[in-house]
Formats: sequence, C-alpha cells, structure tokens
Amino acid sequence: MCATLSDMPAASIRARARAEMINEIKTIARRHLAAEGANLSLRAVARDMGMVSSAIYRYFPSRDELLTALIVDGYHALGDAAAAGDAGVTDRADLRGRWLAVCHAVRRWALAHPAEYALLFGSPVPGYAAPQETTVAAARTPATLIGILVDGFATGALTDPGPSELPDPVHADLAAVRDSLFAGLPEALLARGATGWIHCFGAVSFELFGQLDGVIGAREEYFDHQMRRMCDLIGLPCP
Amino acid sequence: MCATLSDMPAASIRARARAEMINEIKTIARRHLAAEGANLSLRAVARDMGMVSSAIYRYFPSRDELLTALIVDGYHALGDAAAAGDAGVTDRADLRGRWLAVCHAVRRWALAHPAEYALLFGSPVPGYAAPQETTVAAARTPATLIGILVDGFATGALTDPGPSELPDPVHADLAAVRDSLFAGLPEALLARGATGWIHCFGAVSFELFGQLDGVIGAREEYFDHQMRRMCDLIGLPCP
DNA sequence: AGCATTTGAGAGCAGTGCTCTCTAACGAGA
DNA sequence: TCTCGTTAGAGAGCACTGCTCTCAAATGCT
Repeated sequence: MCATLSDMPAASIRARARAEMINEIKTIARRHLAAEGANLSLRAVARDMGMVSSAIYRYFPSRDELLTALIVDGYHALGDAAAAGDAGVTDRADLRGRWLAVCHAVRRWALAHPAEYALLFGSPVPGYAAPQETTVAAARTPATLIGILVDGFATGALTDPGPSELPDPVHADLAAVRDSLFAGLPEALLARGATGWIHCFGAVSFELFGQLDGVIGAREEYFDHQMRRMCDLIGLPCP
Repeated sequence: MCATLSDMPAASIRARARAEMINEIKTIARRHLAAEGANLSLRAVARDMGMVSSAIYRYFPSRDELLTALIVDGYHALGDAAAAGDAGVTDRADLRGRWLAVCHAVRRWALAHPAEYALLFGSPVPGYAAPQETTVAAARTPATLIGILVDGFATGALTDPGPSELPDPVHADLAAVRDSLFAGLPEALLARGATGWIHCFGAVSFELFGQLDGVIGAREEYFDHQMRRMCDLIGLPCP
C-alpha cells in the first residue's frame, strides 16, 4: 500500500500520496506508450485514471515533463538491464562473454520495451532539448560496456593499441571523457568501446525500427554474429 | 513553368496541374518538416498554400499518405546522394575510398536533411506499416555500398572469407538476399557489407539524435575514424 | 478546531486530422 | 463554340489534443 521511497524517510502524508500519484501516472503513461506508440495523450492518461485532464498538471507541468520523466526512468531501466547482464557472467575474466551478455541484455530490453526504446534512441522530439538529468542516466549503459574494457586493461588482458589509430581532435575529446569517467583507460581502448556501443545501438535500432523486415529472419543469431564481430574489432579475446 | 515529368508524356492539362500541385504540397511539407520536426501539420501546409485544409485531401487521402510520399522521396534523395558519392571517386579500384565516400555522403545528406532522415530511420510512426514502395527505395543506399564489394570480388581484390564466420540461419537469410540482388557475392562478404551499412546508419543516427552531444566535438573526424575501422573489419584494402 | 494549502472539476481556447456538403470553375467532347 | 460532367476548393462541423484559468471541496498541518 505504501511503497516506501528510500530517499524520503519521514515524508509527510501528502508527499507520499503525491509520489504515489506520480508513479501511477507514469505507469499508465508507460502502458499507453506501449500500446499506442510515441504520441502519448495526456487526456487519455487522465481518463484512465478517472481524472480530468487538468488534474494531471498538478503533477507534471507539461507533457514534455512527463516524457522527460519517462525517458530518465527508461535510461535507468536499460542501465539496470545492462548491469544485470554483466553481473550474470560469473567468470569476470571472460571479457568477451561479459560484453556479449550486456549487448544481448540491451537488445532484450529494447524488444521488451520498444516504445520506450524509441523514446530514448529514436528521433528526438522537435522542440525538445534533453535536460542534464537525462544525460547522466543515459551514460550508464555505455559505462557498463566500457567498464569491461577498464577491467580488462587493469588485469592486463587488454593492452593499449596506441594512439596512432585516432585522429588528433578525437583524441582530445576522448581524453576528456576518459578523465571524467574512466580514469587510466587508454583513449584508443575507449574509442573501441564507443564504437562497440554505437554498433550495438545501431544494430538494435536497425532491427527495432523495421529496417531488417523482410531481409533477416534469424534476428537473434544475426545480432549475436554482429556483436561477435565487434568483439573482434575491439580486441576482446576468446576465453 | 511546366516541369515535364518523363513518365507522362502527353498528360492532360488537368493531370499536369495536379502533378504540379502535388509537388508544391510536398515541397512545402518538406519545409515544414525541416522547420518544425516530425509532427507535420496538414492544416499548416494548407495555410501556407493559401488553401483550406480540406483541399489537401484532394491530393493526399490522409496525412500518412503524404508522409509516405515524403519518405519515398527521401529514400531516393539519400540513394542519389550515396550513388553520387560513389561516382565521385575516379579510381574505381580504390574500394576503401569509394566506401568512405559513400558513408560521408550519407552523413552529409543526413546533416543537411535531419528531419527527413529522422522520418526514414527514426522511430516508426505508431500505426504505420511501410508499404512495399518504400522498401525498394530504401534498398538503394545499402545496394550502393554492397555494390562496391561486388566490384571488389569481381576484380579479385576481395576474396571470400569463407562461410565459417556466419551462423547457419543467417547464412540462409543472406543467401536469399544475395540471389535477388547481388548475384555471385559470397554470403560472408554480404554480411560484412551489411555490418558496415548498419554501423554507418548507427553512427549517423547516434550523432543526429543527440547521443554524441557534449561528448564528441570533432564530429566529422570521429565519423571518419569509425568508418575506417569498419573498412578494416570488412577487409577493404588501403590503396 | 480552524486555517491554509493542495487537489480535482469544469469550462474554455487554439490547435489538430478528417468528413461532408455545396458551389464555382474548368476542360473535354459534340 | 457551346454544353455538360468532372473536379477543385470553400466552409462548416466532429472528435480529439495540450494547456490555462477559475472555483469549490477536501485534506493535512498547527
């Protein structure tokens, strides 16, 4: 009945009710998103809650704010799925196995939540600029992937490919990312990880957005094949 | 004044006026798309044409039909850009140079027409199922890329990597594609080409849909670097 | 117990896609 | 050249959307 939120220990009754209300709105909005696709209707959500549409505005100042909340939740759900995929591999030294596990976890989450995935990675909403809070949530999944490379470099399983494979300006951009998130990781390895993440995103989007329709039937095998090829490119050894 | 359409040589005056009207609607719709983003308003288009909204329905039975027409046009424009990029490389034996030229042409087109690109490769419209005519137009760009591999295999510059790198079900899917579009090309090469195309799409989408914001500043160099790495993976030799 | 805050209802505005009816114009055949 | 049937466009209207504003009721805090 009362879902205790860990970050508000002695919340007032009103604040509690409010938090529950917000959760219910988001849940119903997610259901609508899954059923109808991207064009989420505030009025329809309100109707499903037995409320009038203007009441929703007590909890979300606009439809965009609701979408932002769903996006942040979505990034975190995807990040959780990715982290769980990584954690499910018991042999922590099996870098390739961990990488593949995370990629498949991302794909499975996307297939299970296509509308939310489209919200995260599809065409951006016209006048919509992603606020800061979305970008930190968005970073979790690539961070999980590149964390595998960090582990590999720390144990000596991966070595620095050297700076020669990167153009200078990219070198600088990646150094900034490395310094803020992946201390000690060579830029070339970071670049390889980013390439792997982009290809994972590309392959999932390609499949989910219908570009594979009528061409490839064995979707999972095809995805697995592609991710293995990326492992080769990254330099993740077969155990 | 009279843009002659090659496929209607002796069109009646009415048919000519109608074709021009359809073109004008599409042109204005494209302008709106570029300005406002994906949520195209029929009424706004009608207003810009000095017509009432219901008049548009004389030319397009629904908003979705207008979007479909724009999508088909977009695929063809992208296909033209890709083909022009390939044709711009005078040394036809420089497979890597041709591949990179096509990839950069795709990216340039996408940056110049972001809303149209999003229409083609972004989240699919909810109840919208792509009709057959879109898929044949969509195939032109990957066909240009894989045509480079066909050339390379024909001249002996590329060799069959062998079937071992493909799982069986994917093998069968690719064989069907090969037989209908790229006669004689080994499946493994086709698979490598598809991977390259998917990564090109992924990298462009990643950049265009804002996932690179605040991370990579040197966009073109980064894209170039990634495409070169894909050339390595595909096995396109440096000239 | 009283009060101030919060909540929801309801009406309303401007916009949307789409349908229907009606009139005016216009091209094609005689 | 003149008539006639097709067609383009106008206009009203329906159901829907996001959002704002006002008002009354409920509700938690002091």
